[in-house]
Amino acid sequence: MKTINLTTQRQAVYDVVREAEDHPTAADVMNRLVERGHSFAYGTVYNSLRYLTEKEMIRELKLGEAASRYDARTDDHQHIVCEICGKVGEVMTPMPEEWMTRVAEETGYEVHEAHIVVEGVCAECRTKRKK
Amino acid sequence: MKTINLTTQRQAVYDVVREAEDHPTAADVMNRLVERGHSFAYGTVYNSLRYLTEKEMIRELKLGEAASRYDARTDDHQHIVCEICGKVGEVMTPMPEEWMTRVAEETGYEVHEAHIVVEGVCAECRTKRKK
DNA sequence: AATAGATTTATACTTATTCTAAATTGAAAT
DNA sequence: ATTTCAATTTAGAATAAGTATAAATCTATT
Repeated sequence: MKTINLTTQRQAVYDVVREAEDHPTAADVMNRLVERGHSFAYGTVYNSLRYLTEKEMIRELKLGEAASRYDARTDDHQHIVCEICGKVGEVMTPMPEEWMTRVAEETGYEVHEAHIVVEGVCAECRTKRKK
Repeated sequence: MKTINLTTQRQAVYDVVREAEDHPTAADVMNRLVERGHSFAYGTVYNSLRYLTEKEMIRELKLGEAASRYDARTDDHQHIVCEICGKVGEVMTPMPEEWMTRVAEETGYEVHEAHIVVEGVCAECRTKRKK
């Protein structure tokens, strides 16, 4: 049930996401594949990203922009976006378990996970702003 | 600077959102306007929703679906989505200040706010599932 | 080598939203 | 009351992200 079939295309898409320093969108991934000499169909990139997400080799991030971003870190963490330059950072500080429990009590839902997007201003933009 | 110009259209859009029991999308708002006998241009509904959001009379919610939803509650709160039926509930339990502070320390960002979407299963769907 | 299932490709389509240019409205000045 | 000007609305075109489709290709197994 967890057999993974990594075709050339899927492997190449995975490599791009894994080696990215940022959180690329599907379009970013497409561009980087071209830079590396590949030329896959647009749909194949989307299919591969979906496949890799389903196999939990990467994560799909919805940070409130139009396009999803992808992240090769699959351990539990959240994200922070700079309101000025858009830079996305990782947030490793875990959500207190107690908050989740309280939310379950409050809402009557069985709580599975929380997706958090923090907004703020990154160090660089803060420095620039001071001038 | 905070003069608010509520045209007929904007007022009608505001009324729909304010009187909604759920969190309507732009398309939902459009439909409800028609039910009430209005027939505004599609673009006007989007413009009005944007205007009302800018004036902070409503909030735009990005819950990870394709379409934004709108909420007339502008006080600080979060949302929880049922993975099965999609029902959206309000989460009033506040995120501990301490978590925000820790995130600021960790990331070096100046933290403004956190958008949280909790995923889980609502009471109704849980009951149905048991059978 | 033949077959079948999975995958890729190219392209068409869908959905949500924004843009544009012309028409309309409404308030202020004559 | 009429002119004027900016803001707004309208209808429809345009865009962006992603999905669907059908034919072609690849890959593993007989």
